[in-house]
Amino acid sequence: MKRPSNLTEYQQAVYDCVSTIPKGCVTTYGSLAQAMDRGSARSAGQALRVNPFAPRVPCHRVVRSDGRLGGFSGQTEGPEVARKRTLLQNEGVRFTDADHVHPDCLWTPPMSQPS
DNA sequence: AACCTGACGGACA
DNA sequence: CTGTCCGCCAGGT
Repeated sequence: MKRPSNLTEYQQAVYDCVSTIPKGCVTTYGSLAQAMDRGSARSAGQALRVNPFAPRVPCHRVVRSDGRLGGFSGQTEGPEVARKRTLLQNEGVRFTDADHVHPDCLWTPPMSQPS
């Protein structure tokens, strides 16, 4: 199995940061970018969209700032997104309704230190 | 190098 | 509350 090694520095940074999200918590695309002090919500999403380490890197723990789920496995709607919701629920993430995560489950990754 | 495309976000009507 | 607009920035053509 050829594991993709043609990753950009940015993608590595994103996957690395996402890997630190605790189980049962979620963070947002924007918070991710802020913590890394790199890119933007959009570019972070772009990196996750093509995430080759699908379940290993918990990209399902990254949601929109408005509490809605965002995409999963390349899709922004449909069964894949439904699966994202299921995964989160299994980890203990609670929802206010069908597609809004409970604000209490939000978690902010630590900021990278300004040297 | 120019142009286009988003798993986004915040402002505003 | 919803929908629209525009800025954002990495990647692929």
